[in-house]
Amino acid sequence: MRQKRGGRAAGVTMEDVARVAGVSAMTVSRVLRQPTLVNADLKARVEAAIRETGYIYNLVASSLASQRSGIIALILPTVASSIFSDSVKGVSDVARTHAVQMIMAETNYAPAEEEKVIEALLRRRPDGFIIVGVSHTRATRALLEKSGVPVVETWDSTPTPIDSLVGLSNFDAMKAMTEALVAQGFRRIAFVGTATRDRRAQMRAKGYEAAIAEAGLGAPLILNAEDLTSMDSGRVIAERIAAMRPRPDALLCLNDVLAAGALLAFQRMGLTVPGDIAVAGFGGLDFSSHLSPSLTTVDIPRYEMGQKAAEMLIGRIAGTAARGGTCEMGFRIALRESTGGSRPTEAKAS
Amino acid sequence: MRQKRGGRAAGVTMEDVARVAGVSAMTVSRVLRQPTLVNADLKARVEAAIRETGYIYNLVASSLASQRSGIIALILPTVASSIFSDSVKGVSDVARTHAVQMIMAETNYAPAEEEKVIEALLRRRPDGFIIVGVSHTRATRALLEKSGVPVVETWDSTPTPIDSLVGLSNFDAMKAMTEALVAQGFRRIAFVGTATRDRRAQMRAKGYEAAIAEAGLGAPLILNAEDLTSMDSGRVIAERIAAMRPRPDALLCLNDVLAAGALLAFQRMGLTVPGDIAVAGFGGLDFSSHLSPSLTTVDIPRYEMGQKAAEMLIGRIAGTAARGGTCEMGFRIALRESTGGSRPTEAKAS
DNA sequence: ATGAAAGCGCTAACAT
DNA sequence: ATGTTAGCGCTTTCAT
Repeated sequence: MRQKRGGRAAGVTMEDVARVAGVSAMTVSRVLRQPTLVNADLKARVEAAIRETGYIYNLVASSLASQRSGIIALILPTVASSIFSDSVKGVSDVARTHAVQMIMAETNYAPAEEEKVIEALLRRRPDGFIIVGVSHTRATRALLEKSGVPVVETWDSTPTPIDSLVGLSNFDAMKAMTEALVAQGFRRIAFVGTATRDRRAQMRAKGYEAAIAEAGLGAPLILNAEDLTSMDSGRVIAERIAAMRPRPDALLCLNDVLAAGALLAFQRMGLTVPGDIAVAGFGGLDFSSHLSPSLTTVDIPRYEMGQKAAEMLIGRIAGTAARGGTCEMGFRIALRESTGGSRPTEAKAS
Repeated sequence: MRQKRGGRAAGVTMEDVARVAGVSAMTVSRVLRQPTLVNADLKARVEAAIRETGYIYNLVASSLASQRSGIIALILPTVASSIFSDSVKGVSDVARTHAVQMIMAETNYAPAEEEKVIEALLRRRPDGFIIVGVSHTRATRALLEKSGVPVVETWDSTPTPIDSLVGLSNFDAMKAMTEALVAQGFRRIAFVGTATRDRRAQMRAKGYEAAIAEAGLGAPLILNAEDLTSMDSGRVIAERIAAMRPRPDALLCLNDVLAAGALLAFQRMGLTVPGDIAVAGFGGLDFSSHLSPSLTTVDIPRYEMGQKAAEMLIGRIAGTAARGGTCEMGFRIALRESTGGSRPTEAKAS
């Protein structure tokens, strides 16, 4: 503790530790960062001095001097949803084993907001970005490219990622789900989408439309949910569906949250699932299998996508992975009770 | 862009912007931080130079020079659970309006891990901490006190917070819930707790025990869940409960996730809720009201706790709030269908 | 209202 | 194996 020009009391610095241990600051730094390079008893003396002084390493100074922050930035549509929490955990677990910290920001599914938060995070000089989605404003893309920071995009697919990609084909997955429903015998399959321009949502809607067209089932029937992440939105849709004549025989939802909201709402109205109407979701969230009837869904490897993205990013940061790396994740159609169970149909992976 | 000693290309700096604008770096800094202090046309020139060069402010350097990181640290038991996500959002929303960023870490409900993550985060020199829980190791408390960083603890209550507190009485809340069940006429009320030493969980268990004792209902009946945050854990408990003879007439759970898991499992086994057994939870999570039957729960102001904690912390950081500030949040017993609804009930029998 | 000098606490590069 | 020097890119303080 010393007095500064400004009169503020400062904390213990590396210099203080060095003085106590009778070495130079560089030796303290080495003990902390490359302990094998220093003599055992010097090391012990430094470690004792650290304990004695209560020194806490300053990563702000370290980041400035080394030009590496040890932070990776995670950009999500929303942080308050179970949809992404497993991916976050996947990233977080990998980050921890590499001693890097994670900083998150949410875009509320809006590219313009994404641009803002990425710009804000860039000020912290993160060593890399993991971004959910591949659809960005021109400015966002330019910003990231100019910054030279490694980027891994995920939860969607594209032939032209900014840098690297952990991909998921929302189109293929929702098309496969729709085809599975057709194979189960459903003929009037309605889809719950969104009016927002969220690319993952749009690709899923297109996958549904493609399957409907290929099956020759007539015009697709799409309803838009207000809020993609609330069960209440699912309930609202269910009420609209229930009032339709003729009523659809199956309701396919953009995600499991909406599907669960719809399923429970149907039951509350006295409709049986799947007897009166079948329900299917997307995401494979934990609670889906606990519902009664259990929810048919597209199971996607959320945790693994987070892990994989973090591993790729850390490889890019370390320079061991090349730019342009791509890895496509599969999905699995989990047919459960809400669509009449899992008579042996194909379980597709890609 | 310039060449450094090491030969690495560096980004645009404030100095570069200053040169382009024909001013000193200090003026650029002022334009960015206290724009009213600088002459309008100088300001315009600087802003043009910023745009022209694509300058991105460096918060790492700023943090080091100003001794303020603009980061607040959030310590949670777990990040991958809906239980805390609304509180996170509350903190995040307030943080954003004050242009501070948030960095999170999880403790997995373990004080020893909490100590580790707090030490790790302290290295980033956050301007303040928000910590879920009031139970910490001696070392954690000493560390935080020595660091002098403002701390707001939340989601639990104590007369001796480290610094400031946004309190919630888990004891009172669970006692009130138990009393409500007794008032509804339930007599064999089982409780799902945990074997871990998580203080909030323990206080809830104690609240239950106190109410059971006061009602003269005999010995409390406590089962421990493996995992506090999975519905599957609730299912396992439900199976054990269903096999008991005589069977409890109500099951009160530590949180809504366990309660939902149990409720759905009972239904799957063919038991009716609340006819065969009533179920109640804790937390007031969004999906509770959507279940069928809707789940009786203790509704707590999760988002508001996050908001309030962030506001207090920012006040402490700015120096406008004094140390030792405390604010106690309330709770609300939400009687719903899973315990027979909210008909006005008679006073409890003894 | 603007600028110059002197750090903030660390690490890269070089020297021994 | 350890130390010295010169920054990293800002902000604080003081001077003008």
